[in-house]
This record gives sequence, structure tokens and C-alpha cells, in this order.
Amino acid sequence: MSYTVASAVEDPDLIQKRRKQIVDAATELFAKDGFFRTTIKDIAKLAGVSPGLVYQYVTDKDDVLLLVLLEVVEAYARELPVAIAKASSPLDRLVAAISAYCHIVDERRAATVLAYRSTKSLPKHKREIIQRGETQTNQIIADVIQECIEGGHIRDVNPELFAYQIVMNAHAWALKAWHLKTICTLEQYIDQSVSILLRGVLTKRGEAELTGR
Amino acid sequence: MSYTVASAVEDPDLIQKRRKQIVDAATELFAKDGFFRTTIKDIAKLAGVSPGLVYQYVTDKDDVLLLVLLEVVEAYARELPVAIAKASSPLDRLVAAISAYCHIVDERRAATVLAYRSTKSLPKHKREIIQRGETQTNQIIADVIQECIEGGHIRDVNPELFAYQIVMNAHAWALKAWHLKTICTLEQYIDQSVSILLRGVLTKRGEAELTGR
Amino acid sequence: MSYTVASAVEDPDLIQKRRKQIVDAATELFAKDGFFRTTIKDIAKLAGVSPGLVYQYVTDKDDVLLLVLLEVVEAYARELPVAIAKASSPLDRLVAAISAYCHIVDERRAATVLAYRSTKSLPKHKREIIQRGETQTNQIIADVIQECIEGGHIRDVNPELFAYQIVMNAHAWALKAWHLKTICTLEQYIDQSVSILLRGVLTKRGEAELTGR
Amino acid sequence: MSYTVASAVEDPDLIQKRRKQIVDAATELFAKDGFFRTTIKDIAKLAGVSPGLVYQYVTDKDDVLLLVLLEVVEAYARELPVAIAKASSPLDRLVAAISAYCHIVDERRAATVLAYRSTKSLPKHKREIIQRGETQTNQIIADVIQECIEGGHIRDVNPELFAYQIVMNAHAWALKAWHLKTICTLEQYIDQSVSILLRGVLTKRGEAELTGR
DNA sequence: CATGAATGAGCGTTCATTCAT
DNA sequence: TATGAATGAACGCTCATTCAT
Repeated sequence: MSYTVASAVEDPDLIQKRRKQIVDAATELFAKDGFFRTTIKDIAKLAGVSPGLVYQYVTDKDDVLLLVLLEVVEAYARELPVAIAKASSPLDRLVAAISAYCHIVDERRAATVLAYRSTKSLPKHKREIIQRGETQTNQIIADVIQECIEGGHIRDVNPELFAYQIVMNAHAWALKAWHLKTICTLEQYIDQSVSILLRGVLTKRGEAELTGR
Repeated sequence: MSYTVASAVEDPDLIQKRRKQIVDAATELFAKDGFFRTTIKDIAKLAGVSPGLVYQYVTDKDDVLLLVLLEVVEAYARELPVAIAKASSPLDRLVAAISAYCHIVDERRAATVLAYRSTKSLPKHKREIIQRGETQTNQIIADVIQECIEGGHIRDVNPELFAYQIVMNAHAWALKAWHLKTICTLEQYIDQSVSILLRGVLTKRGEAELTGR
Repeated sequence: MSYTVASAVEDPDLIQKRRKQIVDAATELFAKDGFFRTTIKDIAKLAGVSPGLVYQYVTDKDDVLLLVLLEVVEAYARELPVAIAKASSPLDRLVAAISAYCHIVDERRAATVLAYRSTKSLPKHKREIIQRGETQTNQIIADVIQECIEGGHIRDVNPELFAYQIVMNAHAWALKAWHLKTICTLEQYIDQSVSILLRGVLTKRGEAELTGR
Repeated sequence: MSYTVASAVEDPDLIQKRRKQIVDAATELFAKDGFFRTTIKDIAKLAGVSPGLVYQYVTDKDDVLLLVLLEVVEAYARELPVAIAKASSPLDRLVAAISAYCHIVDERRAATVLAYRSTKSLPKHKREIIQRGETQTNQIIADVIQECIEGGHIRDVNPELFAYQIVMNAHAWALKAWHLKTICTLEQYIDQSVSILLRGVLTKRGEAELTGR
């Protein structure tokens, strides 16, 4: 997930501190009002700095968005492996992945929606940085799937594709929260997701394994 | 799907004709450049009318977006029932729904992505009009699911929730086309979708029914 | 002196009218405060239009400057031939050129100074448009000089170079008006200019010709 | 050429050293990019100091310009007398002045152009400091002219005015270098300048004197 | 003395919207 | 009805200047 956003300031600690202020404020405002309706002045004000200050840590308004989306993508890449690591068997890892992804999304609903709304507002090059990050996170899930296939726990589906279905299923919780929240809780959503997504691919052995508990 | 977008012009035929010009142009441009980067002038030019003319058929730039999204939502509501009607058994209807929805999405990839990006740019009231339309379309699928459950073809899942999973699965084809297109064709995508989503919920009877052919 | 400054407005009469308003206002302000200290808003206000209007007739602030300088350069190209045409002999034409150029400069002192201050503020390409116009005007004088040389009225100097000296001598009246005005009138300036510049190059015949009157 | 640019620093040696750094850098940048397009940061960086440091030796950005222009004007005042002193007769001194001024200009073409572009950017008071310096340098030439007149070498022209013509003739070499350089060398330029400017004012005696060699 | 992060006023420019024709 | 010129508020961004360290 390599990227560099240029800054006029040298001190790395200061850069980190200021960028956090800016990104936090921007995330909140972008999520609430959208990228285009949010002004740099709004962000600066909420971050408690001057508008000019922002441009010492960022080249563009685009860059602010990039930083915000990067933060989201990195949070996924950071938290998902941790959740998976707790499970010991391949199948448990897969269940954990489905469930964990939904939880991570739930914690960052606004930011996840933002990613869908705004990634395309980024110039091609910056957009690709985000997409690369996304693909890498998906790969983590695809690897678990691959492992399950090789272990004979689930049948031979396209791992990448299945990973995408799991991811999209989780994202749906954020994208359609306005409605889903009216018909079920997060835990119910996860249960039905696991039950449908997983049962659709389990082998006999996998099935036995899962119900044996 | 009731809504009214005010117009200064009286003649309903003219309103329809002009709005079609405007909406067609806007759909193309919004999809390509996004709502905020598209100007009323751009739309007018592509529609072959003057910028002032637009405001005789629309109150706002927002209104243009509303009209565009309404058109998308209505297309779903129009085409989905047709596709389902061709199938004779409940289970076939469900398979048809999953497949048809993917096809409809594929034909309107840009517009579907647009809906995700831009619905939130609408003021609350207008946004709800769109969401209402979406919910109605989902209901069509939920009804098919309900029918399958009652017929004992699939087990007792939450119909609304399952409908959402089917819808999101289709939308994913548009939202992640940039990557999915690199790993499979639409038909492969549909196959794996049906296979996973459906197998996850089939009852013994449903299973027999499906493999019996 | 070909050039085109793009305009969003179609009607040529309107373009001409508005551009005149804008250029007149800009010329006054640029001359008084300089290009960089003058804002588009200042220009618009003095021209009696809105700031946005300016950008319907001009692409850039640079373009305003280009238009202003073009007007100056064209005024030279327009008025100089007229003044020269009145004289019947080559030598008279040369005297007329020296004198006329000074008068033209005097009438546009501010604009002439502006050209010296600001031409370099133009991007290379636009700058060259101006320089081309300047060179063309110089050529008019160089031609008269050539004619005088061929007629044996003045000795064999480099016509282009001598033309430049005549031009610079006139420009000096604008560039150093702050001081020259304290030591002589325009007519005195012209007299001494003619007397020095011309006497320095006259042949015997030319001398006789001139003093014979 | 009295002037004082205030400084927060006391040590005169340091002031001189720092100001030289600043002025050297500023001269280069102003000449290349113009006063307004050059930022204090640019200057500081090229001078190898911090932006804040600049403001310890200067009150204003204007002040930097003043210092730069002062340096130019002083260079003229310093070098011209030296060149003249070498000549022994009044007429030789006049020829030397014309020639030397052109050489001095040639060595500082960029700075000379800068003076024309930017002097007016100075507030009235600071501008007058520069103009005073300029006038003093001109006086040096005017004095030589006066001497020539009194000695009967040249006829009775307005010394100040003639001095201006000589100065402008030299400045032209810088101002119009973009074109003059394409038609002659500096030496050719000087030759034609001397030949035209001088021959225009020589008395019989002066003429004899000059051709006698 | 020197640094460089921080400020904030102000500029060029865009564009939704209006309205005379 | 339709046009398109005109408006002006608002935005992204720059940079001279200040000041705590």
C-alpha cells in the first residue's frame, strides 16, 4: 500500500499529528456532506486549524480525500488479519473472516459509504492506489478460501470471486444500513450471511465439521 | 413510485420529450464525470438545448439528478417482473430473478454506479423517493423468495434480507466491474452467484427439484 | 497581427463592445497599479460589469493583458502609416515618422509604459504575439529608412537598427516622462530628437535638402 | 544616494552579509520570474536562509525590491566614472561614456530590464529613491556633455536631454535584446550608436578632432 | 539571531440560476 | 416557449507576514 502525499513540513511527528487532525475532520464531513459539498475551510475549522495550514500537509483537496480513503483501506488491512488469526481451523478462519469483515464495516459505516461515493472523484492515479489496497485486503480472504478448498472443506469455487461476494455482503451492511437496520441487527445479518454464503459452498466434510460442534 | 418534479411548461407531451432529452444527456454525463463535475451547461449542450431551457423543466440541478435516478429505479421495476414472469415454478422464478437482476445491472452499469455515488447528494426528501422505489423493486424479489419458502423449496430465511443479498450481489457486478471483469465473464459471475446464493438456502426438495433437470 | 482570444459569447458586436469595456478599464488600472496589483474584480467594477462576465470574453487574466497590449501595438500599426503618408519625399517621411511616433507615444504614455512592464508577464506564446506586432511596426520605419538610403539622403546605416533607435527614442518619452517632462516639452523633445538622430545620418545631399527649406 | 532600509539586527557586518545573500538571490529570481511571481520563500531558499530570517533584514517584500534596484543603480554610479576617467579629452570622455554605458548594461541586462519592469511596483517614496539615483548617474553624463559644449566640441544641445538619449540608447540594448541580438553584436550596436548620436551633435571642430585620428 | 510552522486575507475562477428579449 | 448573456456567491489555493521556540 505504498503512497506518498507530499508535505511542506519536515517533522514526521508533526506531519502525523496534523494529518490525523485533518483526516479525522475530513472523514466526518465527507461522510456527512460528501466530498464536493465539503470545503477546505469547513475541514480546517473542524480540525481547529487555519485553511492555509491544510495546504502545508496536502497538495490538493484531492489529497485529503486520498488520505481519508487510505485510512479506511488500511484499517481493513490492519484489522482483518487480527480477527482471522484467532481462529485455528481453516473453516473457522473463513467464518471469522465473514463475521469480522461485517464488524469492521459496521464500525466504519460512514467511511465505507464514503469510499463508494467518492473513490471515483479521485484522479485515475490516486484511485488506483485505493483499489490496490482494496485488492490486497480481498486477497487475505481469498487466501483463506483457497486454504478451505485445499483442505476439502468447501468445494472448488473461484476464490477471488467468492472473496468478493463476502466483501460485498459486508459492504452492503453499510451501503444499505438505512434499510437493513430496520429489519435486523448486525448479529442477525452476520448469521444469515454466514449461513447462506457458507452453506452454499460447504462440502460434506465441511458440513460435518461445522455441525459437529 | 409517485413523485412530481415541477415544470413551468404546461404541455405534458413537451414535458416528456424535453425531460427525456435532458435526462438522457445528464445520465451520460453524470455517469462519466459525476454529478458535481457535470455542469448544467454541459447537459444542455449535449441535450441540444439552451441552459435556460433546462430550468423550465426542472427546479434545480438536484432535480435533474432525481429524474436520472428515478429513471434507473423505474427501469429495474419495469424489467425485473418481465424476466420473472417467463419462469413457471417458484424456484425457477428465483433463479430467473438472480440472473435477470445481474443482466439488468450489466446493461446499466454506469447508471447503477451513479446511483451509489450520488443518491446521497440529494436532499433527504428526494433521496427517500429513490429509496422507496428501490425498496419496491426489492419487494418483487422478496415475494418470490416468500413463495419459495412457502412451497418448501428453500428453507426459512428472512426474505427481505435474502432479497437484499441477491440485489447487492448483482450491484457488485457494477460496483466492482473494474476488477470482476478481469477474473470472469458475466455468465460465470451469474453461475457462481446462483450456485452459492441458492445452494445456501435450498431444502432437500428444492435441491432435488433443481438437480432433477 | 493574427491572434484569437476565445469567447463564450457568439455575437461579434457584443464581443467587441464588451471587450472594449473590459480593455479600457484594464488599461487604466494596469497602467495605474500594474498587472499584478489589479484584480479582475477591480476591472469588472470599473467596466461596470460583474466579475463573471469578464470570463465570458476572456480565458484568463493573462488574456486581458494580451488584449490590452494588442490594442497598444495595433494603435501604433494603425496610426503610424497615416502620419507617414502625409509626407511626400523620403526624408520628410523619415522626419514624420520620428515625430509621429513620439506623438503617438505621448498620447498613450501609460499604455506604453505598461507594455514595458508587463509584456514579460505573459506566457511565452502570448508574448511573442505582441513582439511580432512590434516588429512589424518597426519594419514600417525601417522601410522609410531604406528608402532614404537608396535615395542617397542618408548614409548607409543598418535600417533595422536605426529604426530601433528611433522607436526607443520615442518610447523614452513615455518611460522617463517623470523626468523628461521637467526639462522640456514634447515639441522640444521631438526637435532635439530629430536634430540629433537625423543629423547623425544625413548625407551632404540630405543635408542640403533639409536646410533648403 | 542616501537611503535606509530598517533592520532588526544590529551588527552592521552581519547586516551587510545577509543582505548580500538576500539581494543576490532576489536579483536572480526577480529577473527570471518577475517581482510578483517570486515568493519570499523562493528567495530565502536560494539564499540558503529561512523565510523568517529575511524579515530581520527587511521590512517588506517591497524592501527587497528596493535593495535590488538600489544595487543596480549603484553599480551604474560606481562603474561609469571609472570608465570615463580613463579618457583624457572631453570628446573622448563622451565616446567612452556612450560605449561604457552600453557595456555596463550588457553585463546586467536582466537587472536593467528588471528595473524597467518593477520600479513602478515600489511605493512612491521608495520609487523616488531609485529615480534619484538614476538622475545622479545621468548627471555624470550630462556633465561630460556640458564640458564638450563648453569646449566647442559639440553644439549647444540640452545636456540633460542628450544624456537621456545616450542612456536610453544603452538601455535599449537590454530592453530589446530579444531582437537586437538577432541583427547585430554589442560592438556593432555601440559603433552605430556612437556614430549616429555623436555625429548628430559634433561641431566642425569636434568633427575634425575625431576624424583626425 | 535564526527557524519554520502557522495564519488568514485575498485572488482567480467557476457555475447554478435568472431574466430580458 | 426558448435563448443565452449576465450575475454574484462561493470555492480552492497562495503567500506575505508573524511569532513561539
